[in-house]
Amino acid sequence: MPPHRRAALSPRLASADPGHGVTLADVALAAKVSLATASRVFSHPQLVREATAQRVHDAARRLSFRPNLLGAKLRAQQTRIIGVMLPTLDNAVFAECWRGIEEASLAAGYSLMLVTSNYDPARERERVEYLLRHRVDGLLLTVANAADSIVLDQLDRESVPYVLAYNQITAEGAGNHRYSVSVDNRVSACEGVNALIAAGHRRIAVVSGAFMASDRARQRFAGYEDAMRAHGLPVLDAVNLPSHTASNTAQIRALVAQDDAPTAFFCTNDLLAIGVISDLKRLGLRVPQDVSVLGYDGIALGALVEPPLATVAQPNADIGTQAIAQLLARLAGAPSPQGHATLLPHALRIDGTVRPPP
Amino acid sequence: MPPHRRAALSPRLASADPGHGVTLADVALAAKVSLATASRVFSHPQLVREATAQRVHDAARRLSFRPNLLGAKLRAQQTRIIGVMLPTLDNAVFAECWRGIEEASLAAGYSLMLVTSNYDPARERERVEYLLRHRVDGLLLTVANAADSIVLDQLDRESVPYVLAYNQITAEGAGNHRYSVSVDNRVSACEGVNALIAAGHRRIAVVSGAFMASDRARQRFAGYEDAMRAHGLPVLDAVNLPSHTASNTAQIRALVAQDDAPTAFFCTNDLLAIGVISDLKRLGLRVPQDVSVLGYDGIALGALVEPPLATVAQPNADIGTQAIAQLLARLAGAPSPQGHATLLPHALRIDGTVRPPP
DNA sequence: GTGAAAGCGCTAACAA
DNA sequence: TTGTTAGCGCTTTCAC
Repeated sequence: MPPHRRAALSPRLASADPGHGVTLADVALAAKVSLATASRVFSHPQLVREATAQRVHDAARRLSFRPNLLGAKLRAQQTRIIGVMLPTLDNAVFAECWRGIEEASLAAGYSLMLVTSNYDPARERERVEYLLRHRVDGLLLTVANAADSIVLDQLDRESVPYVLAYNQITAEGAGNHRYSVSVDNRVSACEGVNALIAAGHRRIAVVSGAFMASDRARQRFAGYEDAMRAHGLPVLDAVNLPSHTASNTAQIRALVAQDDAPTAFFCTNDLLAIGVISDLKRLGLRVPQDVSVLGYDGIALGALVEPPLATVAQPNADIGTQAIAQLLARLAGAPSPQGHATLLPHALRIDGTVRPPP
Repeated sequence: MPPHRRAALSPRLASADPGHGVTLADVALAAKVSLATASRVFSHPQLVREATAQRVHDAARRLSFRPNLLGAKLRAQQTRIIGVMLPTLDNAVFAECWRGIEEASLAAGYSLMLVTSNYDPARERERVEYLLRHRVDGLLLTVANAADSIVLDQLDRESVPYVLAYNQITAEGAGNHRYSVSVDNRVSACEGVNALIAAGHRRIAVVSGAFMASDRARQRFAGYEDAMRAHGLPVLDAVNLPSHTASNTAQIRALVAQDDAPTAFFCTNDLLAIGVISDLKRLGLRVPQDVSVLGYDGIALGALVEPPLATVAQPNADIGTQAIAQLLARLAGAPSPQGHATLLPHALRIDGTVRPPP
């Protein structure tokens, strides 16, 4: 009975609301083929004779048929939707990453559902549950702390395929069955600080977002420690700013007011670095003449400001692209059980804001 | 027959893959109620006795039941998904707007599907078709040119509910049946330029992205013209930069090299303004001592740099929130036929980068 | 190469 | 208050 009921409605729909409400059954009827054949024309064209296919296509066009993906998804038991959870889009790092994610996904015929967690583990749980209810086929996510994440544990328990972006799986400890795409945070940070040291800096301070909110920040601090220790230089406590974007002149002032004020600042992300540079300027210090600043991330904006921001650059769009590629590979085929941390190359840009100490 | 088949599988699933593959039928069976009752517990709890509901909830928890939204959506003929199309996330304006969008949508129980068009009308068409196939209930979008948009015409023809963000519907011309949420681009730009004039500037140049790619840019330029004309000042040709982020020192140099070089620059977006400031610095000019720069957008970053960027600020997150609110209202109820342009208040921040001419 | 029919997971009449 | 039943639009065996 289905085909006829709808067919009766078609005339109205075709004029007032083309494409909306027109089902494959309508198309089949108009093309004088069965529903099955009509379906095959779109999903398995090689199974149907050329002339028949043409008739169906014509009918589809005439009726402005638009396939309802919901029906297909429900039937197929796979949605071809990837859930993406990022901390925030306010940091350009993730916005840049999105470009790669969208590009790679749509090219592969996958759709995206985006949510942001704002670095909050509770919200992470909630948002992921939400994506799961939509039956996303897999997830691409950046969590606050990969090594201690309720949400990742849950995903593992449920064997939901996912790939981490930016979070870096480390060999030791739990979770090394996981997949991640990132740079080597510790090594790259160490190289960045080494560059500062090579420029002659001895007292180097670290400014970071809340360590609790980001394992990357902790790994980068570890890289700083490595570099300082290797050169027998004093490891200073990190200045942890609550927000990655707040201007915290007071804390910076306290630092530079010391007898033995740092001559260089390593900031664990570029946004922070830009804020710190402004703070320093407000305190009457010139960057890089009086004090050097090194960021981390390589956001496009850094190259836009003057002097250009020295930074440890990550390939942000690539991280997105690669993470999607990995996820698709897992979705498609052999879900190799032992996980893998993909490390993408970083690049040092020791540009305008770093210079030898005065 | 359905219920029994699945029930046989449950034990395996419950241990290996909780929640995955468990259907409402399984829950109903475990709770010894009918499928309908189980469904009602979640959709219309008031229709079911407390004790029964409890049994169902217990069973659901025991089996780690996770509702499959696909089934519900297909049946309900509405997805509770809103499609969002933004030009790019690389401009913080849209990233900030996303915050408002996500907040408002999730609070109302709607999900989001995001795509970006990169200011390209062809890609706009493609991406929207894509969203439509997902049967999004409505759309929130920013198009390149609202007044001349194939994609908007199509949406109108198909009576798909949508609300524009940032694009500003103007009274005259076609398309005034549409809904938009934005600031008043022309008026606010005029006020911004007025502030420049009030500060003593007479020769004011405009730097903009490609006019073709953004009706906002054109409207803001019109606001500039209004202000200049009203004061009997010369309207200069706009410098149209191909990219909103490229540094175009050459073009800026040509401008400032003139005898009668402008003393102030009005940039139609903040990102551009930051680039222009850097260009000027590279040319040996100090901002704001030698030349003033006024941006447009009010992105958070502008307040972070030193000196803070003078700008015409839009309430970006609010634009997202309000646009979603409007869309939800249309989705819910009376789709008033005559459209409406909601204008949100802008704010002038004549901060650090604007000062009287030297 | 094509058709008939079952059913993906869920909701909403309609009955009881 | 609860159960029975008929689909939502699509894909896919299984026949022919």
